[in-house]
Amino acid sequence: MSALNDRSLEYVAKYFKALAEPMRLKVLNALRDGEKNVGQLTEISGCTQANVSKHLSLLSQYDLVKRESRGNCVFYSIADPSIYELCELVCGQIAKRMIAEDDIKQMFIEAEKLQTQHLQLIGKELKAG
Amino acid sequence: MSALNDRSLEYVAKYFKALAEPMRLKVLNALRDGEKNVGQLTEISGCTQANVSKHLSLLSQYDLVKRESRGNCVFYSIADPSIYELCELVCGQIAKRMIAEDDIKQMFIEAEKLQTQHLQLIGKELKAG
DNA sequence: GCACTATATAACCATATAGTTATATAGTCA
DNA sequence: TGACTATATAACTATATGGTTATATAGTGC
Repeated sequence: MSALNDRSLEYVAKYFKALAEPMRLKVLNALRDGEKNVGQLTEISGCTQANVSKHLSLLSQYDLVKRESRGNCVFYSIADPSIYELCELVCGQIAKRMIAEDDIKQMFIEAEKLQTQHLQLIGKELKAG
Repeated sequence: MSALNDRSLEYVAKYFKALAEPMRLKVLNALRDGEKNVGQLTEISGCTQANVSKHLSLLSQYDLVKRESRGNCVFYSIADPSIYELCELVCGQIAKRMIAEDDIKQMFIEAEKLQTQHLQLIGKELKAG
């Protein structure tokens, strides 16, 4: 990456940007188990057909998906499975972070427990006089 | 990735988004050979110090960089070298595409040459009769 | 040709954000 | 303390884009 000029950086950034959208990731994820047409993807994604088409158009522009029209349907499929490597690398990060978050959450829960015990103790002491 | 719910997809998307910015990639690239302070990164990036700080803040938020203040300088470094794997995967894609683009460009150049030859031929023919 | 279905696109709105300038904050040194 | 340097943040602008609805385009079957 050291030799990347500004134009290349822009290109790399745009590539990441194509993947930086929940809905597009959802679509790509839906294509994991083979090609799907726009109608199917619309149903899976839960948004409008127009929106799915727009996202597919963008993904197509970056050669992330292949487009093939058969009959009056258009089928999309993953153009380059290496994007899943990307996603898995990122997911690895996410997983690590979620574990960390869980640890922190656990700490809070423990802290709350202790505090509750402490408050109960104070309550008893107050009752006792 | 198949088990990713919407919240996770959002998280992954945001992670990609953090990398989807030429200036941030430039900064990360500058940190390849070790930590740098904000002033140095400002100089390298060629934009304002405020802008660099904002980008660093975002990168920091996603744990992409480590922050360490020493004296009245703040040094940033790469928190997780696995981001370079990401970049290399993407760069691999880019490289492929650039080669493809060059091929296409070459085709156009060849086509133009042929056309020029063709036009010259026509010119000769016209002159001849 | 006509109706019907599937996909793409245009026009628009609302929001997010990269960039700027100006200012605040924090550390150093006298 | 006050001057100076380094970094962060606030306020703002301009632009990009995700989402919508409405419409255009293209294929199928009659």
